Amino acid sequence: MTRPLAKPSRRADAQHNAERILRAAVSCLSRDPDASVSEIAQAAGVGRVTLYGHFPSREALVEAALTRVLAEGEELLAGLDLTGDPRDALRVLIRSSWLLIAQSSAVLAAAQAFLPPERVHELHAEPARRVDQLIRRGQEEGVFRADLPASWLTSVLHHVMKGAAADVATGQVDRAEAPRLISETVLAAYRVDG
Amino acid sequence: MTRPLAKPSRRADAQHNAERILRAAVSCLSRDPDASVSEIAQAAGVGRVTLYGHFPSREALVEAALTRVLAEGEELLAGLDLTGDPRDALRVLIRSSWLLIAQSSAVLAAAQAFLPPERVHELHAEPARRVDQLIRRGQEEGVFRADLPASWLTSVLHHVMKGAAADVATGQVDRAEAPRLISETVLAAYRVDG
DNA sequence: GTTAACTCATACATGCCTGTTCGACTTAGG
DNA sequence: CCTAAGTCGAACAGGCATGTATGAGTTAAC
Repeated sequence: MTRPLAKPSRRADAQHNAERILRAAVSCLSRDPDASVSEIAQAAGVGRVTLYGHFPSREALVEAALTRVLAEGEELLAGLDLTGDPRDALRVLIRSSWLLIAQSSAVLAAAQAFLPPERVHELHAEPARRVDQLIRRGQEEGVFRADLPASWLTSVLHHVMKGAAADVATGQVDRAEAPRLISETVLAAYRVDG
Repeated sequence: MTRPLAKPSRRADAQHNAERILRAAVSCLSRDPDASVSEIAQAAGVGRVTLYGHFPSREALVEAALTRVLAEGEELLAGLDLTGDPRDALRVLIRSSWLLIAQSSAVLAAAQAFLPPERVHELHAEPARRVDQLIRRGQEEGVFRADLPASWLTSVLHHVMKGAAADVATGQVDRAEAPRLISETVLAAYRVDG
């Protein structure tokens, strides 16, 4: 908050490598929450020792990866206009960020193995709030069903997105079709009236 | 098929311990697919060496646990009357076996780490077929939407059940309410008409 | 061009998990 | 009651992952 750049004096290639490591960590951890440091280093095209030069431990790396992917998500969500019809807003949200949210959830699962719950909550509270508020607004405006708790509707959205990501990974679902499948499914599940 | 009892001459307590181990394996593996042999043995109230006396390796144990939970699922599904209105049949299916199916999926995930894909398919083909056929019949009869592929609808059902199981584990959802949440959500998602 | 920063391979200590062996103990079953 | 089947703890070997140290080679930056 106070200082945007932690270490202004660092060689360009070092900064660049740190970026590649974080990107590789997000990618590997979203496929396997137990991915080893060696795997991540290899995926980043970097030696294992170099990785430890940037992050003191595996836990620190996972937390940094989580912070990064959540920050990306927050930035993306903040740039969206979610003020119109909640159904349209949800479609926009899904189309633009389903993959990022699914990845975030996976990395978050990896971090939950060692991170204290309050730290986890503090990290993903901001982006989660945006989704949650959209769903609650939809309920208040009467376009999303209110006979099920908002927390469950949120949970369903997350699980369907994660499921779609898993199906894309196994080849059961085409990546380009995923947003449509998710939107059609979730919006139908959210619709009012029995 | 030919012989219901593999080893008719075994001491009663040994057979009993094998049962407890399998039960513990299903329980532990559905919480953590990477659960260690020590954890499972401890959960079964048995020494680790005793466990190895019943199952030659961790992989064999996981496969046995998977076979068992899938057999339970198959038996349960076979005892259900799924011939009426597909919507009612799906409600019955969810109410009676959502937890078992969620556990099966989790154990299956643990087994997929080392089991060849054809073996996996061969193991859970039977119970999966029952669910899949119910969904396809619903589509053919026009009560389930057909604008999304049946494989996706099946996938959604599984992911929502697994998600509910996860939410129950974290305390976000009351176990007794889970079947209702799942049914209401999935049936709404399956409904025809835009 | 010189230097400090950075990278990397190798190697090592440590710890956890798997799978096995051994010997002593307990108990089911005739 | 006797015996074989079963259980158990301790201890060992092998493998894989984490984290650290070293030293030589590369490269960014001034």
